[in-house]
Amino acid sequence: MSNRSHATQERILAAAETLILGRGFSSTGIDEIVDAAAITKSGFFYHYADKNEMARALVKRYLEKDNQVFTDLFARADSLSEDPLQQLLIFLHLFAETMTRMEMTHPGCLVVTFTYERYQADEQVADMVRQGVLTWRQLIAQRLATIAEIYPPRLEVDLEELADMFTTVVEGGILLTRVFDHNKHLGRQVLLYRNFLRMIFSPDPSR
Amino acid sequence: MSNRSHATQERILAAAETLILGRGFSSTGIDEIVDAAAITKSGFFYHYADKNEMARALVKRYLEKDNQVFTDLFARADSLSEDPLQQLLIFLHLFAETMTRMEMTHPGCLVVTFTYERYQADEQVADMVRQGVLTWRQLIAQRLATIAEIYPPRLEVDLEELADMFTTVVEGGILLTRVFDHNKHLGRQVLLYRNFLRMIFSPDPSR
DNA sequence: CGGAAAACTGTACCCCGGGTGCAGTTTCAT
DNA sequence: ATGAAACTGCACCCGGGGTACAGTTTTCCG
Repeated sequence: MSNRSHATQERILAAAETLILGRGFSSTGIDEIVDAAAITKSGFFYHYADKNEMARALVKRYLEKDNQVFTDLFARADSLSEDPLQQLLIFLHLFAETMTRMEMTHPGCLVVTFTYERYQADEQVADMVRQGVLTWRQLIAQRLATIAEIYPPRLEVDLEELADMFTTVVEGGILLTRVFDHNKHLGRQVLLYRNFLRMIFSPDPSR
Repeated sequence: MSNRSHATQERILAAAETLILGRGFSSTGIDEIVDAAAITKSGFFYHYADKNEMARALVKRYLEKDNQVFTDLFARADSLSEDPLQQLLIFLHLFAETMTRMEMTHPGCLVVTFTYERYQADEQVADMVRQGVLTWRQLIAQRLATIAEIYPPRLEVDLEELADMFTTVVEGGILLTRVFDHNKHLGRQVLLYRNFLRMIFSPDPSR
């Protein structure tokens, strides 16, 4: 386990992530990245064959981090209630909180960036992004299916579409946050989505 | 009204739009654009001082076209019913149809592209995009306000957030369409949003 | 401690895309 | 027909991605 090497790669990826989230992938130069990471251009190409290979490592790292966040929040939510519907509602609450906080310190989303900028350029990155989105979607879809068995939906609604809407709301919310200066959008949109779920599944619409 | 010039500019913008929607702004070369538009590089710089000036013209054109589509659909919806709620529901139906069709022939959305790629690079483009999004949002927000006066919402829901969600669903839906190959997402998400509106406002949830 | 491998640095260079400069040519309107 | 507007052609500069490779430092291990 070469530790010096790992630390350097981590510095490169961390620097690249910040810059790319801010300026986009194509607009971010390797020179900027190596400056921010305090290494040399040669050092960069010692670790990665080209910019795209770094992009792949970056997206991989990002999705792993993101997955960890998801898993942790679900675990916390599950520990707070036995009821599947409540668990999902709590999760969405925690998720809205977390995303709002993250948007303040670390605005943007690599998935959205690469989706929109790199889709055709590097098929490997595209595949990883696709897989990442599918994973998020599936986590919600499974929960929705479990819930629907216990609480029959009050509206003929396609659960698959409802799961898709989670992704839609998150990615769209990030876009809105970016277009306007305030960071409240993402969290609020998630909570609005949560209200819809409550309205659809809850047997008692008053609470 | 120099007509030859106008036709050339239109050819440039049309070519640029297709290429940029496909590959992103930074990744699209001026050389590609002038090839696709069948002019020379000199010709390009005769019309536009630089790539950013063309981007501004492009976004302007795009927003005008988009606005026209919105206006037309609202007019058609308004002609089919007297009731504000019905008008909005019909509009969303037409909108979902139109967007699905447009995603097939002309996939992507310049607003999303520029939002994610150019936000900091050219402040003018950023402003135009922001204004464009605000316009869409406001059209829906006005309708929602009118509807809420007649049909008190069945859920304490913030109408502003509900208007934001329209943008969220549209932009997020375009992202989903892009991540996965099929083009049904955008239209379906809009229809799902429409169902939520019907559930919130309609006095009779059965129909 | 010594030495070889791994992890870098430095420098010089190539290519390509954005962009400039400007002289020459076509097209159009009066 | 003529002058302005709408282009073309060509030669060139600069900055960023990327290569090549020799030299230097750090680490690890016997």
